[in-house]
Amino acid sequence: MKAHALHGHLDALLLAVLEQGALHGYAIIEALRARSGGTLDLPTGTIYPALRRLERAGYVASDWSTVNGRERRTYQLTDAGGRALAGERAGWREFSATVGRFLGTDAPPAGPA
Amino acid sequence: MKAHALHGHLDALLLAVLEQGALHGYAIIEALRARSGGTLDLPTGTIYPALRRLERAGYVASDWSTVNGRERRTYQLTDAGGRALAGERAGWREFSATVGRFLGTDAPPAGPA
DNA sequence: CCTTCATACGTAGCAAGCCTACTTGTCCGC
DNA sequence: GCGGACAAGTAGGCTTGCTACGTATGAAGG
Repeated sequence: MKAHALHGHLDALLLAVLEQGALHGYAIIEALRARSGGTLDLPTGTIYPALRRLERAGYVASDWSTVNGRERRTYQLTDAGGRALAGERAGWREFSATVGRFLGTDAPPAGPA
Repeated sequence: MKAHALHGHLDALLLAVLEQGALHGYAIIEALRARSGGTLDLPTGTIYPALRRLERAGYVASDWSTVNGRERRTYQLTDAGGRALAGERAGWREFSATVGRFLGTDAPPAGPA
């Protein structure tokens, strides 16, 4: 997938992943890769700064912990983050509907459960 | 709509508009606005450079003409542009399916005729 | 013991892309 | 004459994601 396509949607993706439960950065990367079927394989240099950005914005909160001698920074969605995610979702729907109107075939037949 | 969201998809949009017939820049802006229901109201500073970019890439070709004393640069899709559009469409489908999997509600019920 | 790999975090600098603001010029109505 | 719609364009800035690099631990293999 063209990498640049993500522009402006990464934050929404991260919030959506964290919506299902708190995760640390490395696990977020793996979750994105797994849930996208390998399509989204994002480098740490993309994820970590994005998470700091989200934290500065107050959309996620982080806690440090040590697991097996390894430092982990676990992020969880805040209330503001939940609201932001709702907005991002609405924005995505409008965006995808709009672009889909031009590019056609917006709706793939397979509606995943 | 958040403008930044367009990042990386503007080219596809422009090619899609031109697929239906040659238009000049100003008319392209109006076509985008009309077909998107007002959602896509892009400034000239966005459209004109993008069209030059597409022309440099060989995806569109332009012809000057004068209508009512006003200079018009009319753009039309080239063969390469048509192929590029097909690729963009496929890319868009993958992208929207992927992001939609995270943001949910990828497929709006209304399939326009 | 030492190397390598997976886990885990992070920064610095770069490139791309779109927007804001501004400029030029014609035609039409007042 | 002046303002507004039409029509094209450039310059500079800002955001964003990527590449490349750096640091550290634990487990496995030679």
